[in-house]
Amino acid sequence: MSKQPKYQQVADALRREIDNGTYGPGSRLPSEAELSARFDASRNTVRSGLNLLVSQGLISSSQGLGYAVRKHEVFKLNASRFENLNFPQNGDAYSTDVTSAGRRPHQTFRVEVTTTPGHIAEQLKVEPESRAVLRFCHRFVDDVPWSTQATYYPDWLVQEAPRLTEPGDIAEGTTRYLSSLGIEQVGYADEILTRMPTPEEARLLEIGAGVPVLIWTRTGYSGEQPIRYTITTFRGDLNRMNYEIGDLSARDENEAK
Amino acid sequence: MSKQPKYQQVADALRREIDNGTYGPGSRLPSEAELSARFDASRNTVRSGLNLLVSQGLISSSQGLGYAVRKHEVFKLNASRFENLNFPQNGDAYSTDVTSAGRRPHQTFRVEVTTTPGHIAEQLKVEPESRAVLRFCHRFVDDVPWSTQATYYPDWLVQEAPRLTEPGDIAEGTTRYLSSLGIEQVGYADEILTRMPTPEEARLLEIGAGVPVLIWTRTGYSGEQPIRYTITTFRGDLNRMNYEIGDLSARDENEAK
DNA sequence: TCAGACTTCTTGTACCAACAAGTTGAGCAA
DNA sequence: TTGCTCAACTTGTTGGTACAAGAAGTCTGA
Repeated sequence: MSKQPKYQQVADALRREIDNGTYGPGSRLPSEAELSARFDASRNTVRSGLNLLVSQGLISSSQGLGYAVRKHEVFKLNASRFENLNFPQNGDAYSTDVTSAGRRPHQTFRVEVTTTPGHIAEQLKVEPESRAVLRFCHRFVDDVPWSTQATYYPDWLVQEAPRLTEPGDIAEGTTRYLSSLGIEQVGYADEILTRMPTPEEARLLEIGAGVPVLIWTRTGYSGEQPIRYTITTFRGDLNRMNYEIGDLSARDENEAK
Repeated sequence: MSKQPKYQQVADALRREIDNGTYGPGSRLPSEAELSARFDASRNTVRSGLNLLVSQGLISSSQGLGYAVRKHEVFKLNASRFENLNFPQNGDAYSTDVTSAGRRPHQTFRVEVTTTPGHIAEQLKVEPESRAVLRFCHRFVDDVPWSTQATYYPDWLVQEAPRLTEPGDIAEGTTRYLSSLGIEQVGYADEILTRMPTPEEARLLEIGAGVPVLIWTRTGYSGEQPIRYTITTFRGDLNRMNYEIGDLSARDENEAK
């Protein structure tokens, strides 16, 4: 009959009950002691089962409070509208998106001149360890850490566009600033991947166990030349990325009605 | 000094050694007993530390063999070239991509007529629980499970395009088949998200602990009307998704040289 | 030589105990 | 009422033990 280990049975039973709504999002689970009695298992065995669900992102635990079913409140990001010449990308694309969703944006900003790590140099088609400007952004929504964004600009571009090294935001947006210097971003290549966070990422984004990160990189081109490389790291439990390609005008008109 | 719990110290130390190359990808870690001696900790404590790294996707364990550093062999998917009128999407887009990478593709295929779950009905703009055709695909690369793909077609479309219910591939591709009936896919909206796999997904994709899934959904439109909704679930450790937007012809010509 | 048993390594499961530490609410004192 | 202490809950950490089970090489007997 029960070939499965006991801690698996505990995890499966609890997952079923969460799925069917016995324990709704945000609600508390019975304590380890109660579950221990219910499943006739030791506290350690029950903990193994709970740990499984935690690492699967289904529940979370906090000392003194107990276990709770995780809530999923996702935020939709529009990646294809994010950055084009009509609506230049800058910090404000994020601010307006968040504000229009009725949330409160907050970000910290930092600029530094560094050497380019190998994999980034490759994207920017410059020598490894050569100079680059890094503009780094740590973003919050309603004081919850949301994402980090690091954009690298190659040194040759900084020579032409010195304001990139200015600390603080460039008011009109970097894309528009570069455009005013005759450097047009004509296209970009995006890459999206997912993995579990590094401890550093988990710290910055305050990610609990069992939550992956969504990593979005964008290489912007002006002609054949890469002019920027942006790495954005999102909390996987709070974000979805959207792309719209082709002619969706008929749909959008219909939506508006 | 050591405010951190001992199992954390174990995890941190091992992570450092993996990062700096002491243990390279695929190599075996010392056994629990050896680590127990090295860190002067009980086997349980060492196991806690190792478990942390497993659930973070850094290492994997197998009974009898020990712990090993996880290898990351990623496969790049091009989402923006995947499906357009010049290169209609069908099962072969996957096959050709895999073959051209020198790998061996394999897939199982299934067609069924079902009722539409609520969130899918919403995307297709049809009544919940109404009839729809589901074309389901389970894909492998070199016999390793790679992704699952489920595409839903609304009932009204199936009336016009009866071959959608045919079991087995449609040789010329569904997009081209629909096009031949005057139903052109003029645009699509993509959504990408990540989370930890459900037990069902973990089973189908043979995902170990600490590996998230990358979920890619695409709604295809013909005018204002959604004509298909595709959900593709990838193993997060093996896939990256690429989008190319705008004019990258200058870059591509440069690459070719 | 070869097949099978056996030993020895590994991790997996399950239990017990004890104390640390975070959270909450009851109850007491000013 | 207000503010504080403290008891009673919760999970977190660390130690121990025992046996199950998978993997791999050794040793033995045909």
